Amino acid sequence: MQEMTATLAGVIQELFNVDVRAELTRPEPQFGDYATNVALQLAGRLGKPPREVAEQLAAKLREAYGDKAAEITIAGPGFINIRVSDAVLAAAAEAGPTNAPRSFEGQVVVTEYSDPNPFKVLHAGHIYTSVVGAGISNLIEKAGGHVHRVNFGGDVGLHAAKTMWAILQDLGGELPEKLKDIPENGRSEWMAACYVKGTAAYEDDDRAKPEITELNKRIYQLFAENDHDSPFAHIYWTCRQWSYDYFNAFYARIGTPFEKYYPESDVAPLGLQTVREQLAKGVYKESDGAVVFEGEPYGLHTRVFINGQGLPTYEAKDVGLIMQKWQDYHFDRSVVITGNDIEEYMKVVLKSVEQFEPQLVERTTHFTHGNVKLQGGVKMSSRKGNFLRAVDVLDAANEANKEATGREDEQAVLGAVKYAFLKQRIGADIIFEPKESVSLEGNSGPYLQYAHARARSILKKGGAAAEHLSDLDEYERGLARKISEYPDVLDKAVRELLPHYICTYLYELAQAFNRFYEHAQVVGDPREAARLKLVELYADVLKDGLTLLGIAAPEHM
RNA sequence: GCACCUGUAGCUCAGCUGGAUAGAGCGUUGGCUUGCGGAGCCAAAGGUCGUAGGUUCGAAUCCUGCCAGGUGUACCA
Repeated sequence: MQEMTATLAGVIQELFNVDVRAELTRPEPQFGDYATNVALQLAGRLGKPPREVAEQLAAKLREAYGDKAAEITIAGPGFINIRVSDAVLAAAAEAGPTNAPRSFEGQVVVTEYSDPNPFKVLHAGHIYTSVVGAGISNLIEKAGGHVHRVNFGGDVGLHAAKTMWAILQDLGGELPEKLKDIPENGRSEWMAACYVKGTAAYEDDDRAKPEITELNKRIYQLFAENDHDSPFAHIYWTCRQWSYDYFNAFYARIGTPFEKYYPESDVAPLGLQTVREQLAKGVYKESDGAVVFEGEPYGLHTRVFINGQGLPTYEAKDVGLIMQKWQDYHFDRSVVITGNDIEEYMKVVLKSVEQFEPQLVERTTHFTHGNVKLQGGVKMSSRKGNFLRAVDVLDAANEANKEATGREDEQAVLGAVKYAFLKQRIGADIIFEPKESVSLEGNSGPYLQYAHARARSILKKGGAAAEHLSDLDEYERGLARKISEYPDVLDKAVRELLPHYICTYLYELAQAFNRFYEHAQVVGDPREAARLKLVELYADVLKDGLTLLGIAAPEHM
């Protein structure tokens, strides 16, 4: 395709000596294999009718392409449509997944996503952000990047204090031995309930609020004094570990493990120190007893980095995190994936860091996705209780799967849920529809998995596949054409770091295969060897794409 | 108030570096049994692309106003 594009550019240069963007696109199948609209672009510049320009170009292209092009026609207002020879198409299809973009070759990339807080529960949104973050990470890796997947979360902060307050209430005081009474499989739910209780108390109970504020300070002190032995410390560290155990188990289950957790307590001191240093240099300013960064000169707003009690806010911790990541990895790119409610906040943080470490900010990209909402656009809130926990999503999917197939299949369940989240473009809020996300039919994960298993089954039954594709019939050609598009799709997905392009493509690919399957017999047909080769290429591309999405490509289901 | 995001079929979404009759899935209606896995295939119905202008040979796509919804906007994360 690159070669053909170069030829096109050469022909334009020779005929018109004009500089235009000569591009070959993939049109709808009815128009051909490749198309270009350069004649339309040129027409205006040359003052000639588009069709006339197209005629001239087409004539020259027929010479230049020779037998590579089976047919070059002009259609519509002046599109040039090219149908390539079977040999060219076959070669393109055979290039398949080996022809991946290398735009991140040799680069060290840190991706940070998911970011759940210890002492709180994992909700549906965490599955979404984890799956999206993993998808983006995989794309970077596919393009040659050396990716470090990290996870940032608040083991200190007001939310931890709220949960700890309720935990102490529940235990009846600072009595760590009472923790034994919490059943092992109920720990995360118990802590989630404590968070809800603590949050309510902080808002409604005038006596609880100062106690929680005090606990917040005490938690920071645990770290400052490296206290692991006091009864309070014992409770804190135990519950904190319970949270991380719970996170690890969940990430292992959905297949999005992390290389490293950055607990806020780890980066808070560095953040605090950095902000204080830069306060002296005038980057940050004191205001009403707090330390702030004034964003107004940059079209942003002012935010607090160190609060009136001298504790770092999330802002300072994020400053510490950026510095710490740099110390740990000396990354070429740092990609942070979060919800879009944090977008303006992050701009302020990055703008402040830009004042003293501009090269770190230059290498950092903040990707934001929308929030997961329930049907009717209701936003989920762990405070209000109208939310789905992460496990609820998987359980619901599992139930639906069992009902439809009569058995349990974790791979299909994860395939369904992941695909449901990944198929949408990253950016806008997404409506989580339990029924839809669990679907086995149509544009769904299991449809793709099934289409893969079916192809592998054919390959097992058939004999030896041919070395190369040849003399394609109508249905073979349709499938081969779709397979040949894969490198272009990968390229686009990597360029924009948007996994949904892969989803759209894989679904179209599977459709092309199912159409082929309905119409063309493989095993036992005179064309068996050639068709096996085609099925093999298809299954390999599908598997490659599914793997990129973090979805299993099973041999049978 | 200001800033940012979103508005495409009944529902959920693709399409957005401008281009050929605006595409899927679900749902609805109707078809497909001598064959490799029917989690499939084929077809029909369904759209003033929020709205009003502008730029252009050409606008769902770019620009502006308006309407509707969401998010953020100082010591939460």
